[in-house]
Amino acid sequence: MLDYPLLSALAAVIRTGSFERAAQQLHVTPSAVSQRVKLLEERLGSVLVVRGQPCTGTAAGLRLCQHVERVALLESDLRDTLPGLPPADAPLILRIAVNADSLATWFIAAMTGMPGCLFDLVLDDQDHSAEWLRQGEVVAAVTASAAPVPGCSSHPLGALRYRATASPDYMRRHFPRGVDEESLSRAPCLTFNRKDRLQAQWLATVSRKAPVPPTHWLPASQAFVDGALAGLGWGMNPDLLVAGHLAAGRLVELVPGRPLDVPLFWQQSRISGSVLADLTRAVLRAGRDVLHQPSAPQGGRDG
Amino acid sequence: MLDYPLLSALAAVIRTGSFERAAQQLHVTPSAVSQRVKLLEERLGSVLVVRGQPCTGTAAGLRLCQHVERVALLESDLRDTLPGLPPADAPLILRIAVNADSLATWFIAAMTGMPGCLFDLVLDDQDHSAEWLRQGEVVAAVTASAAPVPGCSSHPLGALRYRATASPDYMRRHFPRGVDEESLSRAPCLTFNRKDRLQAQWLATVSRKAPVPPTHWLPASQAFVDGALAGLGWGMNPDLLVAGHLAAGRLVELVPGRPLDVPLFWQQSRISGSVLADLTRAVLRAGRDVLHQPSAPQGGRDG
DNA sequence: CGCCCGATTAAGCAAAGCTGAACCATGCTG
DNA sequence: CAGCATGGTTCAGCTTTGCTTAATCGGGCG
Repeated sequence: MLDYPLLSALAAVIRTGSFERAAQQLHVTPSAVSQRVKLLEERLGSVLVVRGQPCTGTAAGLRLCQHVERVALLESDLRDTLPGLPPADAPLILRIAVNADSLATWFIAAMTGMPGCLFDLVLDDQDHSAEWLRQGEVVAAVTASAAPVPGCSSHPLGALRYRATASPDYMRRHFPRGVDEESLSRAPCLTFNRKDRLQAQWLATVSRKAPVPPTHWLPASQAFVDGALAGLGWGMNPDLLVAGHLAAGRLVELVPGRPLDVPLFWQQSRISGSVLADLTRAVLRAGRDVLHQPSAPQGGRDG
Repeated sequence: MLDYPLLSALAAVIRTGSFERAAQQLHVTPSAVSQRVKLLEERLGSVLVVRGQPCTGTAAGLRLCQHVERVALLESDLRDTLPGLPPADAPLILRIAVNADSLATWFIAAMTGMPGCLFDLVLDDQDHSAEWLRQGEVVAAVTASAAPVPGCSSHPLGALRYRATASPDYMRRHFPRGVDEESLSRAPCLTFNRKDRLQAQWLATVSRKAPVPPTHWLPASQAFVDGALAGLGWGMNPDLLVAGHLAAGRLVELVPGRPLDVPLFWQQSRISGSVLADLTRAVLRAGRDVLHQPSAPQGGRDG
């Protein structure tokens, strides 16, 4: 059995980024933390923490940190089935990959269903999410692609509804005679990142020639909405983010009543049982409340 | 983080069944073990070990022991990816449910593919195997039924070939005029346990009236063969166990060339990664070498 | 150039936790 | 039924771990 007091110190340092904060998290002096980490490094014969602002883990250090978190997950399971255990010294941290639009719209609601847990969210840029799950770097992920990760269970969440939106002013400037293929190929649009195919997908549903308009790159959900509001271009925005603007007339749909539904999936690693089960339940519940259940074409914006 | 030195002591006691053996496994005196367990019990406010010959765990004690083993599994994974770690103080124990006939024929070979591991085999009497897997009491199981356990991955292993066998003497006594429905319904057969449907299954393939012969109950694989050799009755025996006897004429088939193939499945819980992956690889390899790959009707002898 | 923040080292001390020996319960044997 | 062996527990004493406090180092910034 490994020396867990030592490992906890290491994990706390990497987690908090400093020996001092780690010390106060563990209720000891920074000196003690330093000694623990040093001892661990000496025993293993390799550096585990790169000292700096903030302190960060080496490859070996990160791997050990990951192990500590896995054990913590098992412990939290144990606590659920066995009352009377001493309370966890550090709150449970769930590292989860989320796509940006989910985070911007409904995922916060799901997080409120897990009181007592801390979340370490990772925006799954350029499809690293599957890799992260595979490597065990995250414990679960919500992705717009159904890419199945071995060793994980996948639950459909429902679809996030997107609307092609722009400001009324923008519409007047670029579509004075209505939306047609000609104007669509000239009017600038917004694109989240290189992986974002949403605009192209929507264009394919309204035009058979699939025009390729000039585009801005705006890799943030709210910035995407703001860009549309400012008249920079049109873009596919989550209904949930723009419904108010649409109702108030600050934004309009390029083609009214032509949304695009992107199915989302919850992928959950199977290291541990009941905590993740609770989490999955909370996420599915939150998703059910907000996402559209009928199925739709797949493949979405992952960054 | 829980107190793992204390937990190790508890696990060692339950594992070895005695404070003394636990002590020598942990390289301390029995006194120390006693104190550790006592401290743990005081802290949790409940008895964890029922003292006796052998010492055994209470419900809470077993649950804690299970947790320790899970952590050990995670640690063994860690060791695989991170060289330089101190060697495990206790060898890794894999608790696995196996059906009796697999254990009697091919499973030992699979175990040799995992040097450095210890096995704690559980004969999955009366279909408890699924429940054990579900509860996490075993980490994997080989079963004759394809019953899918949630949270586990199931791999087909191939089929165990059974032959309806009896001694030549027995044949002369009970089937003097050959095997027919009349004689089949009178000749005593062997049955492994109440769950064993193999004899009935085979009878259904050779007779449309499915006779119900009188039966002995013999809940052990080798005893089953011995019973047939002794002329107690006929029974479905694994080809692998009786091939020699058949070749030497000590046993004969009731109906030559009419075997029964029972497909086997390897079910593996997904607590942990690489150790179980190795195990699965070893088991599948051993199975492939010995079991019949073409598919066959399912449902076998589980006890 | 010197100050400040944060990590490290050194010294001393408290206590956790071990050993060894005595003690007790249980079950087996003469 | 006494006597004894086995195995768990208790107690006293000591070792050692690992903490704190305080001094030291080193790098970034005014």
